[in-house]
Amino acid sequence: MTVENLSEVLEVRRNKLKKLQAEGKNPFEQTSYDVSVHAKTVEEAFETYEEQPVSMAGRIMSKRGQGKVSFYDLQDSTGRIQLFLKKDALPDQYDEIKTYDIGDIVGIKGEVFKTHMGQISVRVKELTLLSKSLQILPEKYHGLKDMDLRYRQRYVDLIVNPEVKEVFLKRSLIMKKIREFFDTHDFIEVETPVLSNLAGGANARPFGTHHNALDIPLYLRIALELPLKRLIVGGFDKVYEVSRVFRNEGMDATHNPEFTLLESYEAYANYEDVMEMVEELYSFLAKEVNGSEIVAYGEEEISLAIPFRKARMVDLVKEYAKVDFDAITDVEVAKSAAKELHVDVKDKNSVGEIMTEVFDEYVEDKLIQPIFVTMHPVETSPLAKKDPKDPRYTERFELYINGAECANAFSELNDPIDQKERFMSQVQKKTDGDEEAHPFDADFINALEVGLPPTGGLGIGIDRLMMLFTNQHSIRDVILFPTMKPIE
RNA sequence: GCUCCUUUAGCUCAGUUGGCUAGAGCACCUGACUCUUAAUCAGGGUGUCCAGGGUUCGAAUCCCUGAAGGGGCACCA
Repeated sequence: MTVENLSEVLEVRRNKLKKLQAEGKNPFEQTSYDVSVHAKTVEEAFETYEEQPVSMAGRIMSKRGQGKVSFYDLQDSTGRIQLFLKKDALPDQYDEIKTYDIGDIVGIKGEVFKTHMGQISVRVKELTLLSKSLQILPEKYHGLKDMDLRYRQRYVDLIVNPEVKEVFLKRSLIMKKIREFFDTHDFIEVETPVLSNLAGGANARPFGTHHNALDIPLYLRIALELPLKRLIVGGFDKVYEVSRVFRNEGMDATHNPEFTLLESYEAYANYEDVMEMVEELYSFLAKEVNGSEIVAYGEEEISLAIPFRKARMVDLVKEYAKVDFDAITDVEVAKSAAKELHVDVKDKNSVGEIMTEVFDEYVEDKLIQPIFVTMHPVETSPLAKKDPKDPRYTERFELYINGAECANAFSELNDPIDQKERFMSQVQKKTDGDEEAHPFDADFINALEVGLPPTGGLGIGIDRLMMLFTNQHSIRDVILFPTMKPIE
């Protein structure tokens, strides 16, 4: 840091620090502090701790002075507790302690008691400044409201907005429960490369980077799918991975450029088996995390009780848009039907893609309660097995809750010849300018030639799942450090 | 990408029709106070009014350009 033009309030704090350091009391020299109990524990079991000695540490969040007696609120990782500071009990320290600021981190020793007003407090006998805060925390009553600042300085957001911390504590619990679910279902958790020569397994533009030693381009993965299926080929029957993927596209309330994806693959299972597992997972999480199968989300009450509704995509389109795509085999007929519905399908040239477009426009946002949408057109499902009864469709489902896609699963395509043809048609799309089409992955074809057992695969956008269970309406509120434009 | 709104003290916000030295609460500084809890009382304003141009005797305010954020639309799973 060079010479800064500091405002007076900041200058005051630096001067306080310099004074302490000049007196040989450098607060940044502290390396540890013995913490015997946390605020929440004392609050919940006051009788146990009453008049017992405690040693605690945390941040000063407010000060109420009254001459030779002061009340400070100490905030630790679990909550707040009031400190009772009396000059008689701290004869040498009291005057200096009064100069400590909101934001400073202190350690205290004393006894738990209740004030005349019935407030649980610690009668402080010894107080140590463990770290001096040189910045001013936001105002105690209104807090930090500026969304930009809250994301950029999440550490401040977490200090002054306790409900934000709750969301991320819950996120951690949900992650644990998800792992518990897959572990108890005999899946093994694996890790596959983030960097690869080909970014496949989904329709999305990848982020590119460069490896210096090999002098080759590398891409950040956009999905976990292809390496995981190679592991099924290799003989692991049940695998899952929960990890970050990266997609180089726009950002909004439900899209962050990096997000957490869960994918699982189970040999000798089809998409209907996966469907049952997904129902079980959501209902398990609801019960474990929220204590009820009814989850409140905004104005809605979502019931995650088993079973969820199931419907073919074609039938939902028929129900909401009054068009029966089952009866349409000609692209031009499909196009004029879409035009009638005011759906733009200029760059689409298959019945399946057009139906999907109509679905997105007319059906998607109406699917509030959980529903498995099944049988997606083969054109939009390049990695899924065709339905043997009607090869226009695939053995696939997407779970919709609250009008948003929450899970995507299918009976994995394991016919290497068919897979090769579908890759070829994706490559054609890419040449035609679709930057999100899948690349040709020759090694993956080789793996299928070696032999992939019948397999049911699943993908769940974990951040959107977190939004549902924590009742948050922006993906940025369930990601600790969402992607931000740099300042300047 | 389009569009509407916002940007003033560390934080939350006022600021009239363009008019004296730019305001309030919290925070902070000085002092008083031995059970307060959005403590109270007395005194103190600590500011690149988002940035850069322009109009004007005079701009936080009006005009232009740009930046950042939020909402809506589009794109996108």
